[in-house]
Amino acid sequence: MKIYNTLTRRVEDFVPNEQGRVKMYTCGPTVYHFAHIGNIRNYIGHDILDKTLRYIGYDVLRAMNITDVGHLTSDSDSGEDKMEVARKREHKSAMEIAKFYTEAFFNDFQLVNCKMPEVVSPATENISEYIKIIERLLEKEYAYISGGNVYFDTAKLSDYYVLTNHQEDHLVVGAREGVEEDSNKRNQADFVLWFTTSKFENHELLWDSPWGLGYPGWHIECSGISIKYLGEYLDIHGGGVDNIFPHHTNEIAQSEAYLGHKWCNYWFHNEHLLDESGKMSKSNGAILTVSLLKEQGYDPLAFRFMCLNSHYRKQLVFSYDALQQAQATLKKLRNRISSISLDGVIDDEKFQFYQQKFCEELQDDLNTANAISVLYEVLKDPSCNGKTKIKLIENFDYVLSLNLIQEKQMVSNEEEILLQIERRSEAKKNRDFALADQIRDELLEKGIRLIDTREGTSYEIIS
RNA sequence: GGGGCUUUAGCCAAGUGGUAAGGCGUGGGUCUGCAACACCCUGAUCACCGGUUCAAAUCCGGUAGGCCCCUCCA
Repeated sequence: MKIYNTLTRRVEDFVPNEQGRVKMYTCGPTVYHFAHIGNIRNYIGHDILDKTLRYIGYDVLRAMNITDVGHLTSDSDSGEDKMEVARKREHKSAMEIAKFYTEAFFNDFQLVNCKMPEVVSPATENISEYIKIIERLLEKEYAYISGGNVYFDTAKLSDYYVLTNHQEDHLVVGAREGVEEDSNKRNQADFVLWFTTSKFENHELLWDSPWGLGYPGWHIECSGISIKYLGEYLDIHGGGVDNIFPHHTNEIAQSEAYLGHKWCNYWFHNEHLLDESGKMSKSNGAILTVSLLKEQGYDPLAFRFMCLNSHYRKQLVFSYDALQQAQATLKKLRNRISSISLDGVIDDEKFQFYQQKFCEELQDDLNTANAISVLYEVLKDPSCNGKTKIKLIENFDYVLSLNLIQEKQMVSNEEEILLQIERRSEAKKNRDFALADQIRDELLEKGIRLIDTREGTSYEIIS
């Protein structure tokens, strides 16, 4: 399998630490607000990676965090914790906020058929792990205490900017508006490992620590959770491209300083979903979620399909037009699949031929768009029988997860429908088209669409 | 100021040196009482300029546009 590695900026052969086994970590959601469809695109990318690895035979152990504390509006000491902001906004407790948005997140996550990672762990449940790591970093003098907080000392590393081409003196402090420099830091790039209450009031979530009552910095949670559940050697760590710096850069710094050896070999990053105005953002007013799309009458899997038709490392511009198109395509695809008759016996040779082709596309840095083309090739192949086609589609859908094979929807009043169809056929025979059309319209209102074919009339249920 | 990505038909999009996959849509047609469905047919020389090469969408240089990161972010 070939995969792009941000660490080397190249597409590389994937070789796990342990043969046949992959340990993978996904940076999970912040739960101070809803996850928008751009966030979800990232998880779809991870889902495809996870499933592809399994599909080609790896035993995958995957972990994901839930950021329910420590994510500040700014990484400097002056930033407010986002959970605290939400708490004030919604007049709820921090844990209520976290619970509400975590549930909302997983609801959307599953609406687009993302598989749950083996381990999902909230930041607040692993505090002792962070403390253990921070204590060790202090012992090893990779960390220092200043102004009541514990900071990581980036000057102790020979190569802090491993993930980027950044050069220290070219970085602009406050390139973004509203960024303040923290005067407690020794170096510009240093980051907080543990905050104490010294500069904060009213922070609801506080834990006892050797440095006083406080709470963890943002970056430490991912290192802590990953090392706790996946061990000292990680194969793949991923997230959105915006995490490359500083989040993942800092994770590498603290994890490797703590462990004393290389931590993770492959860094997997998804490009952003944009809208007409640019990058989607949680802090940017209206949040478009998968649930909202569903309420608007779209199939959440049409959104997944739209993402898979593109490449995870390419920016994708979201538009309702594109979504509609994806939905129409997916519907046609499903219709086509449902009309395949189950004739013949499984043709092993054909099966293996197409399965391998499909596999090759996925193994080429997750080329899902081409993998979908293989699906069309299967559908169009006149020398491939129905049973084999269905088996292949089932097989592909393990990774694609588009519910390509739709179960025949059952209706309670089937007899009634068949009776109406019979009545309409009679009317047509008598050239009473007004009555025939009336019956058709009545059924349509009930969500039943008639399909006239040469063999007779059948129906489909439209939602 | 620094770093990086990107530009292929109306739209989504594949393609990384040998004369442009696939899908949606459009238009035409078959079928049909009509409609829907289905099926068939239908389109681009790859932002622009220059270079390397027998050969470039694919490599190199430049120009223009879009986007992202540089301590909130997936």
